[in-house]
Amino acid sequence: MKNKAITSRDLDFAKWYTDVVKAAKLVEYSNVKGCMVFEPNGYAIWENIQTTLDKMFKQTGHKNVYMPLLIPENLLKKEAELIEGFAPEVAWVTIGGQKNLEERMCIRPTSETLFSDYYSSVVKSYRDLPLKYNQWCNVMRWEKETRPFLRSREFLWQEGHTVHETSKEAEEETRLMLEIYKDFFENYLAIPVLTGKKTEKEKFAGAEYTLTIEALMYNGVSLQSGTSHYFGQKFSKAYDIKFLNRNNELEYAYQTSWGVTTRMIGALIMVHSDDNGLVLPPKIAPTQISIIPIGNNENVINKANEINNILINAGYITNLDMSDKSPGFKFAEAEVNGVPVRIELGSRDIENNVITIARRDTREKNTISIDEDIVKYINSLMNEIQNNLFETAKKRMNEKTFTAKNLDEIEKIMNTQPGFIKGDWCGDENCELKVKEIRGTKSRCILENEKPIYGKCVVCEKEAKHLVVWGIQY
RNA sequence: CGGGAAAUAGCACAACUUGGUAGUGCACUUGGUUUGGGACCAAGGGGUUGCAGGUUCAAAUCCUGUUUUCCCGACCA
Repeated sequence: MKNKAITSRDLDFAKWYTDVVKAAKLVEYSNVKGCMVFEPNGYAIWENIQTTLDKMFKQTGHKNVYMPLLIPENLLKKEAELIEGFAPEVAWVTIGGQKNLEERMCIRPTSETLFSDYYSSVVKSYRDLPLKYNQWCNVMRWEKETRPFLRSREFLWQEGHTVHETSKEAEEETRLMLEIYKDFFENYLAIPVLTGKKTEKEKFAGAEYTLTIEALMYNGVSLQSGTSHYFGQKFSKAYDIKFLNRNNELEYAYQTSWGVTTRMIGALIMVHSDDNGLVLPPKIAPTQISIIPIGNNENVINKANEINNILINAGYITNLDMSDKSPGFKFAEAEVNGVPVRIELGSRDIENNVITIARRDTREKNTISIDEDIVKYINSLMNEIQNNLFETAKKRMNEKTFTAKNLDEIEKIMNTQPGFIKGDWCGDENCELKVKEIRGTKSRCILENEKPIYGKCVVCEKEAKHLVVWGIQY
């Protein structure tokens, strides 16, 4: 029953992950470490993510722009914390044949500098504000260890960069984008997330603060899945973004930035997929329905075509598989590709006046009468699958969310079944480092709406300031 | 970046120890028979053995370097 090309998820999670990536033909490795070829199946998922998010951005007043790929060194270095944070992983470019290069350039690791430089020349007055721009692009960070989607050297993302008249408005924007990410993860990707604030140690270099969404993978490892940063005036001071305010005074502008990446595809795999391959939520699956005629009986082919047309007209992306493969092969292929619903149609069905419908998430098969309203049935089945994936992931996240009073308890949990651990924290970075000694457990985020449970830091036992979620990260 | 493993046809492997110019299964192509969980028969096509040097009459095989992948750490998204 199990897919032969895929290592069991419970046996070796890391191997299972790369097996699924390969078996579902999402990417192919290239000759450059950490740079991958997105194959049609993989790129289609990204396109669907883009389409949905892009609409959400535009509905909240954002516009798309495009910035250059290259950043001159002096521009990058204007914001000290940013360059310090990114220095080890910046990819510098040498232009062939060019001698006495006055200045090096790098491939963008992120575009705060480019946006800020641009904003400094176009922002004059409060009447110009706010500017709410986003760009879809690639960035490059020279990582040492790479894994498809989770950590690659070149990756695709969107980065939103906004400029505001007041700190209040900029902070509202930071919150709004975090909520949009949460909405997208939960209602489209069917992945439940925790939201909170990063500690000083974990925040984005150059930000006043960073808000984050954190998801929990099947194996209990957490994944930082999206971040929204409030910059205050840090970048506007470094890049001289000044405007005349309503009192006719020059003031530095307030900025935000926010982004999500192709890493989300990795999250989709590690949250929903199984030993038979990819499992995709209907709202994001490139192919939503696979129709598989069994045998080449004329009535079967005609009926399959008829059903296909009905579903296409109802707005579904279908794949009518007329290839000469055996039915078993087609079933397995639809499964490994994560197609949410599969319709099987053979002469036996025609004789009995039924249609066989299989769902990918539970792998259950059902028959419905040929007279039944198939669109109505599929609509409700798709909803059910979408909900089931979310509820299953949510249940797992809840089961793997623990509380700990001290380091011993954290260690015990992380050594038996890793997950999210809620634990009090005094706010001292040294205590954070102490927790990290346990299998690399880091602070995921500070829960802003919850108070410390016991009142004492899990490390030093001094008075706790925050309730923090701790976890092992990808 | 440190420690370990690997790289031979699209994939999984064999041949390497003991140097003599590469083979099997699946996949692919063509024809036919099939079709309810990865079909069968027949005939075909495809590899300067990751790349670059070295040793040798001769290198997939021995030596050196390098690149990529995987695992464990450290670092980081």
